[in-house]
Amino acid sequence: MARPQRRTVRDIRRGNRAVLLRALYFSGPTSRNDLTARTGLSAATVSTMTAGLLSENIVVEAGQVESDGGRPRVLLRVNPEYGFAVGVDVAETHVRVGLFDLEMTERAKVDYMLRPARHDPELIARHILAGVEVVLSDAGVSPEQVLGIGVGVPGIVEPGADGVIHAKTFGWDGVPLGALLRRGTSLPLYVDNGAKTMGQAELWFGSGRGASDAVIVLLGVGVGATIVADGTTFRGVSSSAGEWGHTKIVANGRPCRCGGRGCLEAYVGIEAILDRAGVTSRGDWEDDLAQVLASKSPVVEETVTYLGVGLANLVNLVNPEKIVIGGWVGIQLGESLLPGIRRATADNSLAEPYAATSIVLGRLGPDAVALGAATLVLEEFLNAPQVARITAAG
Amino acid sequence: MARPQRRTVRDIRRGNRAVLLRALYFSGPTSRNDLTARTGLSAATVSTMTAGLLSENIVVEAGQVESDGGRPRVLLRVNPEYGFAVGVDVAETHVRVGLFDLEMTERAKVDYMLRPARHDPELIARHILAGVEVVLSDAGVSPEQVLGIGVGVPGIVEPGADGVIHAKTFGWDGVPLGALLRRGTSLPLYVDNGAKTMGQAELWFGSGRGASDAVIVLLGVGVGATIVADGTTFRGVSSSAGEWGHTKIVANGRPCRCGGRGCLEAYVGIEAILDRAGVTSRGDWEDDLAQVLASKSPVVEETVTYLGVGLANLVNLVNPEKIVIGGWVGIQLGESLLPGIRRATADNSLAEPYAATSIVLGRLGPDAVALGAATLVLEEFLNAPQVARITAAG
DNA sequence: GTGCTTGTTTTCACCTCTGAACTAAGATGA
DNA sequence: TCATCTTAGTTCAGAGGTGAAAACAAGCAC
Repeated sequence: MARPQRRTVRDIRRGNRAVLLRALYFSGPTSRNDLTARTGLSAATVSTMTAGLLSENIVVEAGQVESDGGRPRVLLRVNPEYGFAVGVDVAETHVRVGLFDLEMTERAKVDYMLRPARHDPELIARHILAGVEVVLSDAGVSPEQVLGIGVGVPGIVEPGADGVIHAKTFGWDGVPLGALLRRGTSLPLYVDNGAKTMGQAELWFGSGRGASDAVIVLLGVGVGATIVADGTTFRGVSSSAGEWGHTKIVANGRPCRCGGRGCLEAYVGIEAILDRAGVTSRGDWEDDLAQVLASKSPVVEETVTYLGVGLANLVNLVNPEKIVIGGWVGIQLGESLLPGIRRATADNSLAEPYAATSIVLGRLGPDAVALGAATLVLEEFLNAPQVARITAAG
Repeated sequence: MARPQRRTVRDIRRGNRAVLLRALYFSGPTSRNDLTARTGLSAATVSTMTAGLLSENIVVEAGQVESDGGRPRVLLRVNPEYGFAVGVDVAETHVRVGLFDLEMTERAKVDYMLRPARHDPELIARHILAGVEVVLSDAGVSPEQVLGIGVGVPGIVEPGADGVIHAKTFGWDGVPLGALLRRGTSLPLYVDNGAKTMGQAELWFGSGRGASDAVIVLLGVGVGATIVADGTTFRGVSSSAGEWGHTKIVANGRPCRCGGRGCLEAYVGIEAILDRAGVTSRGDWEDDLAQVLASKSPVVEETVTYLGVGLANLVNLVNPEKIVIGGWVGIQLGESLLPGIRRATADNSLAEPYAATSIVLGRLGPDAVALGAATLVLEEFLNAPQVARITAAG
């Protein structure tokens, strides 16, 4: 209700600059002329604004295109080397640090394995800080060129500067990872839930591209979702929105590791699938899952049904344009079972919203979490490039 | 992703005017001085802007307040008689038309009973149009003073000017109610789902007041929800978001009138409750429900549990600040069972999001749907008062 | 009446956008 | 070769908006 804040004449410029930069970023190399059409701004404004961006080296020229008998268009694009973003994926078994340029091309990366159940926050913070140094020196990038560090973690991240995390399965309850990292770097930090960073990645660069109302679900050890409403990730009041894995699909059903019963995760999480199929894992879950899928076990069919119910609830409640299934379990299931998943979803949702939704597989693979984390930095950059620069320098 | 549109210097004015008007509307009578603090605008801007609003008679003076030894403050408020809004509630058993002033005080109303299963769209359109004439003449208001007509209907309303409705339980599939009404009036029309208009009413004037992330659930014959994200009602891509009643809480459970199985509505909708309690209704559902509640039937306890599961799924997925329970069934259940409902919700949701949510009863009663429908008009007015005026005159 | 306090209006400098005129750069054809 | 046409991009004057500060208004205290 509150929301619309006052605007001063300066905000216009900032806003329009962001609009222009976004258009430039997502429309690849394009001409000023084209930008006037895309943004709705006048040619005059585009001209002065691009002149500014060019002089700041945020935007560079990228060749020409002849036009029908007239002056050729000069193509412009965002300078991919204007700055870099670090993306970090903190997962159950590893910490991965990647360095990306502004086009989100990975320039360097490094992995640190974690012993299971060895999730000391200090250790992880040290890994991250060390990782940042490693990727920077590997890629020959200096810290001043880095616009920020994005970190994707499991669990719920409190809003606020300290990046306080609650992750039951990780043994973390109130760990201020942001504050820990702050002690070792002065770069801007962005900490967010890993399912959300993955969602962001698929939304911007993967299968969700262009959708403004979408849900990106992550099926892995845990089960989560990113709900995108009107182009922005929906976070809720304490930033935990999208905890799809622990929504109930069978009142009073199977017990779940969260302590509840009948959670979706207790049916379609990897542990639940293997458990229901009677497989005692020898450590390689991917292999185990492949085996279950290859068998004609009725568990497969059931899993599809349960997943369909979970997706159908999203269809009814969120009415998205697109549902993207990601996470390694999701991809592995989807590769062979997508038609069945679609059918099960249709069977359990209302006709109108189902008809408006397309269900597709994610296409960014396992690095999506780190990429999405870096995208948090990119997002900030596109919104206010100059400000990001200043903060990074400070 | 697209979202931020270009801004011109004119948008600033419109936007700031809306900010000012909203502040004035929701802060009751207040002074210019106070408005500068509330809106963040400069005193100069507030002064010129209020001068304009005063001269247009949108805002009027409302007395003075002395200040500590200085010049007294002149209080301002929105002129409640600047214009009026019509709100219509189209329900299973009746069509209700109400006339509201800008303070949302009901000035006149009229009811038309509907024979069950007599839902001819033409008839309903005639009722609405006749109702508008009746309330206007009853209140002595001329059509030029009316800013618009809001209509709340069951089912899914397609986005678009024709107000096309799909309401299975109503026997409507693709009824262009907006277009039917357009033939009989030139006033601006706003058609929306009734659960959403009720939600809007509770959000603006009822128990949800002030919340920016909230869910307002409606329990009645049907079961629905309004999801409010960041102050605005979330609609999804085809405007059907919030179909909570047909989300599944028991995979493969009780059959539902929607054709599916295990829907929430098949457990906590009034028909389901009575059916599960073995009551064969003699027509007065409210009485029947009271009887079930008075009995010590285990159905009551079960209903609370199922409702708790449904609410918990919202808590996990949406992470709202507040959940408002409305609709006559919701109120009747909540009056005696709210603590149990809270407990059942807590049992089925994650601790962090549950802790951030308060669950309360709606307080606007059965007229909330019509009030909310009128609020659609108010919302438009607050966003762009002058434009609404012009349209209304056209 | 004079000073003090607080609320409201006016003045003025500064910003941003746009439309229109203007410049740039190539194609075309006599 | 050069005038003409076409399309791209730049410059400039003007409209409209904001905020800071000064001016004005209206009470109170002495």
